[in-house]
Amino acid sequence: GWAGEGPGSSGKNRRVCHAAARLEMGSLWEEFNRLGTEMIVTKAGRRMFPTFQVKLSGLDPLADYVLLMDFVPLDDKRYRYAFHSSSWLAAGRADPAAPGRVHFHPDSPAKGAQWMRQIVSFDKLKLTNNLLDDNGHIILNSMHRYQPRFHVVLVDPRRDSERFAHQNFKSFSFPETQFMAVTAYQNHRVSPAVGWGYPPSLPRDPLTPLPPQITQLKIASNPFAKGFRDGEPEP
Amino acid sequence: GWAGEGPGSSGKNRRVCHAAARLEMGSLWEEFNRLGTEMIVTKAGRRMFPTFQVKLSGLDPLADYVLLMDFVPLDDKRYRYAFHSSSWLAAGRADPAAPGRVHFHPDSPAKGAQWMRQIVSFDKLKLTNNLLDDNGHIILNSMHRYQPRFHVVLVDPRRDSERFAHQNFKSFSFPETQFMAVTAYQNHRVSPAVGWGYPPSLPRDPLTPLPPQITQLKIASNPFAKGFRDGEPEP
DNA sequence: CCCTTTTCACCTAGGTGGTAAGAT
DNA sequence: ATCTTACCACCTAGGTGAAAAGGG
Repeated sequence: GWAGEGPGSSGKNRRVCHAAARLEMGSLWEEFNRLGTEMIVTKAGRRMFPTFQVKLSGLDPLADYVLLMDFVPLDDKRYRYAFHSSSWLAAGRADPAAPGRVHFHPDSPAKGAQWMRQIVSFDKLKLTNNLLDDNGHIILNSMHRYQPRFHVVLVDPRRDSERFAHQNFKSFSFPETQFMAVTAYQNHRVSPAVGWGYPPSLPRDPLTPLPPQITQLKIASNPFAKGFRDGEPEP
Repeated sequence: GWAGEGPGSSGKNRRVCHAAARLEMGSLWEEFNRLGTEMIVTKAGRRMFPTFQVKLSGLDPLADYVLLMDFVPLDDKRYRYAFHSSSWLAAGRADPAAPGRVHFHPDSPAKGAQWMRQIVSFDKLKLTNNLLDDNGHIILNSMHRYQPRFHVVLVDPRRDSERFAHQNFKSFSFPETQFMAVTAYQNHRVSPAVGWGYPPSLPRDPLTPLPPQITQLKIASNPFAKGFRDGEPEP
């Protein structure tokens, strides 16, 4: 949607105050969000899926901008996945915050006209749980919830532009992109095999389709996971 | 080598006049050059191999530079490959010059420190023979000879910097990188099969190894051509 | 137990020269 | 004849989740 403007649009530089960002693939993000989006984090770094992509408007075509993302904890909790109830439970206070990093869009800096010409995609961004990562990836704590944030920063040619830094950027948060960082998918565990799982679950009506779980939705929508698809649906 | 400075290093901006470029993979380029380098051009665009790569020094670490390449005809001739003598022959005047294009290194602009940190590689550059190409590739005439050229351009923050444009760049030409543009390799035709080729060549001593031809050298040195290698030499 | 790491088969995406057909 | 094009098998490079192994 078009929502997501951060607080404090007042007192902004005129070259950023009209900036607007529309989240691409919004319906896919919402589909994931309904199930509770999970994003894999690995030591080497893992892409996000869906990819964070926006269509920009309202920039000064001739001004230079830097585009970047960061990730803010959604709360101060650590979570665990309750197997039997198929739900997330808070499990104490958050771990010490991971080193705060930002990801600059690799095309930065570029003119407003260039950014607005087509969809801006953050597909090079990778998430890691390695606190000592030196590949410049975004470091997150597994089993914690995060809100991706997107920033448009005007490159201010004036001397002493640091003084005006607070006026020169505009931030966007799309609630439907929030997610749980995990090292392995949790939410895919449905109707565990007989033999463990206590108390035993009631026999499930085999005619009631399971709601598509995170893993199934990733497999169905991420081209790189095509190897795990079953039949051959839509042409 | 370190050679290759273009003419007219005088009157240059002090931030470019000390710039130096060392060609990487020089021995490979020379090996190709001894055989007569050929570069494939296609409608869709083809990479160069070897890739044009340089190590830069002498830049102002804090100044911004744009790096780019272009290709200049080495002469005003069109060539054809003389089958029987395994040699190139001039075959009339050059075709009308192709639209002159330049290829900006995709990391441009960047600070001198960034450019000097590691080897600068132009591996995204593609050559095409399509005069109507709209992918931004370099357009060349097949069967014509070219000299790649490399330019370091200082981004001049001054107003009216166009006035100083001639002072703000420095160019490099490495003679060992010149090549013939072709749509299919010509120089790989050695000792044609019996039946045509006139006059008939003398029987070749089977113990005298053939000099490695362009195709064989490409296959041996380009990782993407590994599928055409014969034995499994060096570990 | 719960979570993380490693390895793997299976994909996407795209860069090779060979080959045969097509164009002039 | 000579040059160009389209297609192909075979690579490199790297993004998937599954499964098994590893660690507290």
